[in-house]
Amino acid sequence: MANCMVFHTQIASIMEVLANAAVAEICKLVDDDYAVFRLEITQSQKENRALRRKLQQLELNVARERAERTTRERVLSSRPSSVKILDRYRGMARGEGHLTGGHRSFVKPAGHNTWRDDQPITVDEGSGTSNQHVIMIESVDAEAAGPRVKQERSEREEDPRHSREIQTGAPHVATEVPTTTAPGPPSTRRSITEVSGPPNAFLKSETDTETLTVTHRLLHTGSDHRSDPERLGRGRLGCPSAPGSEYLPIFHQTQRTVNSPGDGDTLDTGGDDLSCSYTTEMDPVNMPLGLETQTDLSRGVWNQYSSSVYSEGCLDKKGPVIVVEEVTVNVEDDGPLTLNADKTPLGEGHSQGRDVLDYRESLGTNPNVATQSPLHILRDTVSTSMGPSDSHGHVVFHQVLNSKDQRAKAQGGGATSGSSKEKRFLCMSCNKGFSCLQNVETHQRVHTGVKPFSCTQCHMRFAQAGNLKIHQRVHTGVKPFSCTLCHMRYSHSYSLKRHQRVHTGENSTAAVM
DNA sequence: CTGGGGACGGGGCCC
DNA sequence: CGGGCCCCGTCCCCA
Repeated sequence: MANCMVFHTQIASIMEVLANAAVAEICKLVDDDYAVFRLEITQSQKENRALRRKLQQLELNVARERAERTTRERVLSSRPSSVKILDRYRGMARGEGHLTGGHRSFVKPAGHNTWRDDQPITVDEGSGTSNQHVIMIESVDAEAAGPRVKQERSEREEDPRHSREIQTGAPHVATEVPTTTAPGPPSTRRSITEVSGPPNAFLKSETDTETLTVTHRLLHTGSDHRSDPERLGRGRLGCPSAPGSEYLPIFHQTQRTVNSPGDGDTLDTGGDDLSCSYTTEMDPVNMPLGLETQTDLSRGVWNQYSSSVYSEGCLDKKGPVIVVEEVTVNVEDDGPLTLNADKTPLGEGHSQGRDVLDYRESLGTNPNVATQSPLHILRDTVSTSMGPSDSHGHVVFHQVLNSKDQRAKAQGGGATSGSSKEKRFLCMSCNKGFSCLQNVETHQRVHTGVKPFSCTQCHMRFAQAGNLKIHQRVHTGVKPFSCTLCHMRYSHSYSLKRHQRVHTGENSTAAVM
C-alpha cells in the first residue's frame, strides 16, 4: 500500500515536472514569436512615420502651389472667364485641382460681365424667359485657320452660385475645357454665343460652309446640387426635357408653354366636348426610371453627348443602345451657328386656365422629375469615351447610351443616319431628326414623360392632344369609323382599316409590309 | 381579331 | 411668304 502511495507520488511529481517543462517551452515559443512580432510592428511604425512625413510635405507643397495660383488668378482677374477656366484646367492637369465634383459648364458671370469686348456675347432669348443658354466657344486663333472647332456648352440660367463657384475656382468644381481647343494663350479670342432654343433639340444648319464638330457635353457634377429645389425651380424646370437639361449639350431654347391657354382651344375640338383638362403634370408612372447611376467620375467625370452621324448597335443585351460617334455641323465661317430660337414646350407655365398647371410648379412638387428625365438617363447610363482628335482638330466622341425606347431608336436611327435635309431638328436625347420644331417638342415628351393632356374622367394623361381626343371616345362610346361591309364600328380609324383587311383578305403582315 | 395607347408626319390655319 | 402651332390621319405595338 505504502509502495503504491510512493509510486503515485513519484508519478505526480514527474507529471508536474513535465507540465512545467511544457509550459516553459510554450512560454519560450510565445516569447520568441512576440519578439519577432514586436520587431515587425516597430518597423511598420517607422515606415508609417516616414510616410506621414512625406504626406505632410506633399500637403505643404500643394497648399503652397494653390496659394500661388490664387494670387496669380487675382492678378489676372481682368482676364476673361474662359481663360481663367483654362488656367484652372491646366492646373488640374497638373494635379492641382480636384475632379471630385465632375465638370460643370461654365457660365457667364452673373451680375457683371467680365467678358472683354473681343468676346462678344450674343444673347438671343426670344421671349426673354430663356432658362437655357447655349454657349458656343469659337476659337479664332490664327492657328485655327483650318476647320475650326466650336465647343458648345450647355448652360443653365445664370446661377450666381454657379458663377461664383467657377470664378473662385472652387476645388470641387472642375470646369472642363474642350479638349479640342488647345488651351491657347490668354490672347485667344473666343466668341461666346448664347442661343435660346428648344430643349434637347438643335438645328442642323444647312447653309454652312465649314464643317465643324460639335460636341455636346452633358456636364454634371457628381456631388452636384441636382436635386436642389432652387435649381430645379430655375432654369430648366419649366421645360419638360428640362430636368436633365443641365446636362444638355447645346442649343437650348427658350421655353414656352405647351399649349398656352391663350391659344385657348388647344383641346377645343369645335364642339366636341372633350372632358379633358390640360395639365403639365408629370406622370411618375410613365417617367423614365431605372437609372443605374454611372456617374463614374473617375472615368469620364463628365459625359459628352455628341450627335450627328452615328451608328447604332446593341452593346447592351438588355436594351437598345445608340452609339453616338460624332457630331458634324456645318457652320458659316464668320458666324455662330444659326439656331432656331424657338420657344419650348412647357416653358413658362401659364396658369391662365383652370386646368392649366404651372409646369414648374408641378416639377417643384415632384422632385422625382429631376432624377427621372431621359437626360438623366442619358447622363447616368452613358458610357463615354473620348476619342482622339483627328487631324482637323475634330474631336470624336464615342458614346453608348441606353435608349429607353426601342422604337425611338429604330426610328431615330433612320432619321439621323440618313441625315435627311428635311429633318433639321434633332432630339438631343435620341438623336432622332424631325422636320419641324413642333414635332421635336412633341417627341421629346417621349423622353420627358410629360403628358400635358389629361382626361378628367379617368385621369389618364397623354402627351398629345389628339390621343386624348381619341381616348375620349372610350368614355363617350363614339365610334366614328364604320365598316361599309359589316357595319362594324371603331373608334380608331386605323382599327377600321385593319378590320377591313379581314374583308379584303389582305394579310396583316403583308399589309404591314 | 379587337380595343386602345404611343408616336410621328403632314396639312391647314394664323400671325 | 414663311414660320409656328394645332389638329388629324396614320401606323405600330401591346393586352
